[in-house]
Amino acid sequence: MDYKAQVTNSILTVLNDELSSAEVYQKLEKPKTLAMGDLAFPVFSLAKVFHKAPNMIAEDLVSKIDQSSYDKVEAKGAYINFFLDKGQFSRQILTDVLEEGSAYGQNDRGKGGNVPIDMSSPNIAKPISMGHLRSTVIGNSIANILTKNGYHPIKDNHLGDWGTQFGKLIVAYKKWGNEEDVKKDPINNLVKYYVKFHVEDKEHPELDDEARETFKKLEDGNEEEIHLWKWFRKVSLEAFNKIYQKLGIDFDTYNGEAFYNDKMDEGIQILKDKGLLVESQGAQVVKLDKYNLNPALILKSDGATLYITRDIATAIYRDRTYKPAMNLYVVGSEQTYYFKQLKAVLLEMGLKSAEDLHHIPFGLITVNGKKLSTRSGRIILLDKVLDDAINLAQKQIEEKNPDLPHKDEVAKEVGVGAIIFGDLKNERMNNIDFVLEDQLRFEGETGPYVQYSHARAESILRKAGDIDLHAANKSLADPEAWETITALKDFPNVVINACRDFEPSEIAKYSLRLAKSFNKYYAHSKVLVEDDQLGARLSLVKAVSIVLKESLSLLGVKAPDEM
RNA sequence: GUCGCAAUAGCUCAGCUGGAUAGAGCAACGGUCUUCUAAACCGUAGGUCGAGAGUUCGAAUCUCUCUUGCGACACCA
Repeated sequence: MDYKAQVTNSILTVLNDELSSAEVYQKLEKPKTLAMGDLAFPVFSLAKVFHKAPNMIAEDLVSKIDQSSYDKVEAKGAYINFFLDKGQFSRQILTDVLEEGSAYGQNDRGKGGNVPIDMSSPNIAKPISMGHLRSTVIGNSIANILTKNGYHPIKDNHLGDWGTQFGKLIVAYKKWGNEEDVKKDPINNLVKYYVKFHVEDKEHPELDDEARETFKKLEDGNEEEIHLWKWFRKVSLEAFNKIYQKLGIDFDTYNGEAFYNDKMDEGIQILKDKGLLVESQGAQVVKLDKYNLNPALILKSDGATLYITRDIATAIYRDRTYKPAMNLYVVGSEQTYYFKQLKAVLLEMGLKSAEDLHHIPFGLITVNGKKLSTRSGRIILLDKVLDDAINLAQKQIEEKNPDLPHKDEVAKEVGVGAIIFGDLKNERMNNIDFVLEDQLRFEGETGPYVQYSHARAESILRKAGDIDLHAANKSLADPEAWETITALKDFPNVVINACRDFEPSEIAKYSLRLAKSFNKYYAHSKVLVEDDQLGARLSLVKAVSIVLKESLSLLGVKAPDEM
């Protein structure tokens, strides 16, 4: 039932066509606090027509409005405030949530369309840092949100598994590395070799030539180089997967840059055929004046390919394989200009799905205001941060709930949940200056706070035992519960908006709002009391549990039943 | 230099398409566990919304200028 439409009608019946139905509907707003009602109509726009003071108009209209289907309608200043019928409203919402369960808020807007998401994309032989966390958890959450909106996301981990750096790495390994060390601790040792290469390289520039030759051998399919490359890739992926497992995130494909290495000719050919590729300073570029962009460099002057050459191949492949409804790239905001260029080139090529290509940028993670970089050693290892969080959660459990079953599992869910939630709760574009203590907070507006609220709800339901909520009267006129009821109602809209904006933070903020209102509710009202409202209250608790769990799930955060 | 993003309480941030006294969380101070897990709840204190101008009945929100910070500006990804 659309309550906004109901209120619109109530207003229209006391007007004489001064405003259209659409105008009234559009002007309705949600008051700042529930004390001012559930929906409000500002009458400013009628002041000129009626030649009266707004507050007079409001009072006048209220006296004419049929109030029988509301708890109350009142004039307050220039506003008409509508208070919905709590009993009827709550019965409706609670019934919906309990009937639909975790499917509550699901919609069909995506019509099953495929949406490849370019995300995570760590580089082989380098550690996963906090920087990758953002792309990974934002991409994962957007995938969940897309599913909730009827799309079919394809999580594509576009690994950085090709390029001249592998020439360097292979040279470095041959000179200073050994099999045993790599087997013991792949990433750390491979990075060590790589860093050493860059140190030595300053004194012995001939190393660069050697690396170039080695990469050439790799490209030509030379057996030894291919073998090493495959091995590095394999051990790196194994290490990555341990972290992804900890995060509870998986992917549909791992088609990295190497996968597209032999698929670049087609894109280049199309550009040539369309006469888009022109020479500039020895290199091949596509001019983008039409888009008010600088030319995009497609081939280096020595004919070598670039990042964009591979991305064009990738786009063609995805276009053909998935017939995508949208193409998403969850990549840092520092590449915004690059993605404008990529999109423009693809549009020029006539690639259909380029129209719905969206770069989903996010802010930088810095330490003391400085950018992270593997080479300089300014890096925050994600694995370490996750372990710190899990250990802290473990400690808290020993302190607060030592008899808890499945302690290790819960500690993992809470610790990891805190990190993921912490990343997702703010707008994507905000930069984050990394401070470990900030990440390891479990109180206030955090993941654990929402998890705790859910666990408390579950705890009440456990204590209630077997009660048939299906048959229960769900009409709950209790004003203490009202904030929670209205929050429950908002969920389907939040799901739609978060999808429209590609903003997981909207879900995170919503979950906090719902959790907060519920915490307040059960702190002030005892649920388990034998009276005629027991079934309604338990229905509320159950509904909150369902929606909190589903909200967290959309963020990629687990919701333990006890903690 | 050009383009993009940002600037709101001591700190970290909300504030939807302009609307009613600018909101949270941390930190500070005080209160609440014999009663559904105190990872919680309640209260106190804290703000010329970077500056200036404009549009409007009405601006933190829209437009312009300026200041400051961050980022991007072809042979890296």
